Amino acid sequence: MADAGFSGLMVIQRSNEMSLTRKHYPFTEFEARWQKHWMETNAFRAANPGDTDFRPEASKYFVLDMFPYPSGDGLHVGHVEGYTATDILARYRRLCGDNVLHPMGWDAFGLPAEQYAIKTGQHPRITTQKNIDRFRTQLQSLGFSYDWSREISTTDPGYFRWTQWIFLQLYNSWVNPATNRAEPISLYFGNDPDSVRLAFVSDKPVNWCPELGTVLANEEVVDGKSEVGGFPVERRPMRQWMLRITAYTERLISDLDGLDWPDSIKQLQRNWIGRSEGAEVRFPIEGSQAEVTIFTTRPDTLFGATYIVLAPEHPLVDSLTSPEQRAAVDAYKKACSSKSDLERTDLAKEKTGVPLGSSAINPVNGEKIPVWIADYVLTGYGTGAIMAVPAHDERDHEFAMTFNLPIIEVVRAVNAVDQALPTDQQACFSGEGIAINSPILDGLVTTEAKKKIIRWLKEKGYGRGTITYKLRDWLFSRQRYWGEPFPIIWEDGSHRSLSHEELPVEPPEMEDFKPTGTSEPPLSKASDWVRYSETATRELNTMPQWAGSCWYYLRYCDPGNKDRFISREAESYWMGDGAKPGGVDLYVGGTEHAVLHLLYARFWHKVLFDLGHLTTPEPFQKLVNQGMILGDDGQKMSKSRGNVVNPDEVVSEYGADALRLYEMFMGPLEHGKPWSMTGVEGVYRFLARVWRLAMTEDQEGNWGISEDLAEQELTSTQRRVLHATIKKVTQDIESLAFNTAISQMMICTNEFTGAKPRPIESLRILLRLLSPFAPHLCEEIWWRLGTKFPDSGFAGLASQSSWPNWNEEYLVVDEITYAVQINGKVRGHLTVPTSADRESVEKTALCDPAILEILDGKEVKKVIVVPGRLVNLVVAG
RNA sequence: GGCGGUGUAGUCCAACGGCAGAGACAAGCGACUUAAAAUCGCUCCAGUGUGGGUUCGAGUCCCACCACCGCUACCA
Repeated sequence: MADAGFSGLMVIQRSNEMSLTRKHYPFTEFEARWQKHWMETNAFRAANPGDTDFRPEASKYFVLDMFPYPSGDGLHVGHVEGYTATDILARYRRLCGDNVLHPMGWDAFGLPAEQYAIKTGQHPRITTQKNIDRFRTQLQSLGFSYDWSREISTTDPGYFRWTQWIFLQLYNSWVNPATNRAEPISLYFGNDPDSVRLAFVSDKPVNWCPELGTVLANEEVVDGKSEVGGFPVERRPMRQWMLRITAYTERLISDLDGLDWPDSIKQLQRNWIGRSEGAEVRFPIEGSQAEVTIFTTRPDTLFGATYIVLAPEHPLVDSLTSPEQRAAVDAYKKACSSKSDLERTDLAKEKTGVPLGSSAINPVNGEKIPVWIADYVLTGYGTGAIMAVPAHDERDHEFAMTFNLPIIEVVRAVNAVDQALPTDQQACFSGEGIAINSPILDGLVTTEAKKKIIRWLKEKGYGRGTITYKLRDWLFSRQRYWGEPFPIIWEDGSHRSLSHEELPVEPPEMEDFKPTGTSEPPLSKASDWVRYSETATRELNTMPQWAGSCWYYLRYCDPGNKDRFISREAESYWMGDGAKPGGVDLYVGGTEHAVLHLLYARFWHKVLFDLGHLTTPEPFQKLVNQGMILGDDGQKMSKSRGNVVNPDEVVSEYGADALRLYEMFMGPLEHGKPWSMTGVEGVYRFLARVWRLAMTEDQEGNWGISEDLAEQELTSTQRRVLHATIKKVTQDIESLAFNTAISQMMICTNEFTGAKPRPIESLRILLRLLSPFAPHLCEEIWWRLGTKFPDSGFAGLASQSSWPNWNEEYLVVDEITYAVQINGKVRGHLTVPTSADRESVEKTALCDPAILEILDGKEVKKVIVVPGRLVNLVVAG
């Protein structure tokens, strides 16, 4: 108790001290006021085609943030980073005269809300609304220039009605292999439309998470545990909705080329899709009609195959198991199925496996080779079966060594380094080379050998060239309450879609939305809702959280439309006319969505594009990933480490402008950067210096316009610095190099800090340059100057003024100092008129007495003049 | 293991292949002040992770290695 009382006292003393510390500038007096003003005057409203204030001559600029999941923790400094970057761009482009679409919304369906609801008994709608309100308040307290009239939430029936509508577009279409485009299912003339729909039902084994009471997509399972919560996941067969994203693999890869995305993200997507070319080869089974089809990327090594391996779950396992091996095989299968994915993929462990007791015939040479099962072969990839070539595959080699299986070398390395490797059975060479010990391939290089053997296999009917992908179809249903219901009903064991007039399908009001403890979704408990008609029932699954975020950027363009998901006019205006493949001009968000969200959204976009609803084949033209903001210990921010910075606290202590500016000043947007409170104070002091360029404080602590300000001609130095600042800030904003733009504005401020009298022109320019970064401060000074100096160019709002232009002529200086190098080392300096050309600079350098002295008569063999920079004299010895 | 990124003053970070320093933090000194805070001014500090190579010239380009971060992981 004594301790508690003592620390309480300390807190009081500390807060007294803090309240005594005068604010460096009175941000508390105006930040909220301007936020209110912008809001009330709709200052950042974007006009759509057809609106009375629409300016057809203005270019459009669509700058988008990855909308947040409104969690109970509130806004994170990481959100602030990306959102500030886009806000700077939005404000900048607005000042440049563009029609800027800069919207915000909520990705509000999803597991955490539902789990919180289950724990507290509160309906997820209530907590979600509360969280949204908190997020909105926080975002508004940072002065982001969103057009709030376009705010959307994925949980709003007016929104998810169209999410369901898009699902029906998928359900009612297929990809015609002839055109490689999605087409209405009515154009499909086969006899089983359900087998080709882009949304279809599957009974394959899925990732079931008992703790969460739902299935998860492969992508949502990390190390055998759920990505959300980290609970164990097991595989069990269940009837599920799938989306046929695999129909788009080739386009999802090739269309990356036209996008302005970081190469690393493109590469991540390519890797995720995992295209690999190879061949399927059929191995007949000895003494049986059965055959095993394997997939390999190295058909050229077929002569080196010494055994076959099936995944333990392969459907042929039972029929190929001999009676003698039955017990061992069953035991092995059981052991595998009880292992978590994490255990199965643990590379450190020894390879395991069991022979089935039957043999396959290698089609190229008639050799009998044993068939095994082993869990290093995965059931979901390729054909779930491989031919093992231990001489040329690390995994097969390890397995062969463990079980003492034969190893046959069929590729010889051609390069000296690889050839130097020992060629005995201890080594494994998995590179390309020259085929050996392979009658019909001997002497061919790997690429040729592959082509030839594929041709051979095809001719003989033993196989064919094929391409496989790691990407699987997208498991699209969840056993949840808090998600979009499917617009699907079931009757007599078959499914059909609801009509568009029946949308939205709203989730039923339920008291109890807890998981049922079985694989039955919670919606099964809403018996009235479930019964659609006498004979039909509703689909009980809901959509995953990704659904709403797959198309939200489209809805922003036309958020209130009741007739279409987006009007054709709004779509073609905001999403571009097809000159570039992507519609959104700039999309900023974290790398964590590099594959899932971005791949899913691209997929939906392409389907809608194929069906004629959109004008561009890609959603996001330019993508930037902001880096992670770390704690001041350089570690990832986390509650357990106690290094989490709460943006609200920074705002109340230093103001929104300081927080925004600091996060931009920390370093390059894409980099991870550690937090530093003293760094925040640094930019805070900078903002105070800008404030004092215009304002002075009297004895009583009241701020008034500085007496030093005057309509005063700029000195040539001042003019040069000012215009250099316009240039640098403009260019740096365009390239998202905000840290260096701020640095230049600091230089500019320092230049004018000591100036008496201080030309008002400095503020007319600087305030506009700084306003995208620190909008409140600039708006306030702008307004005060406009009041004090009417007709001096401070009319209206700073955020609705115009972006200044620089004049190159003002940037030139009269004289330039060149460095004079001798053999690359700086030995002197030389000042010449700016107008001096290359020859005269060279001549001046060679005549300079100091230089001549250092040269000491040595012969100058070569002179390099870098204009405006240096002269390098190359001398012998 | 694979892919990607980053290594520059005590710290965070700048630098079209061209004199390593834009800015900030921290430190120190000075001015203002009775004093302090705040403010203003000045100063100090690294040869760029290591080793090679290309070049008149390399922090920057190439190769190898090391460290840290992120992603991914038996994908045949």
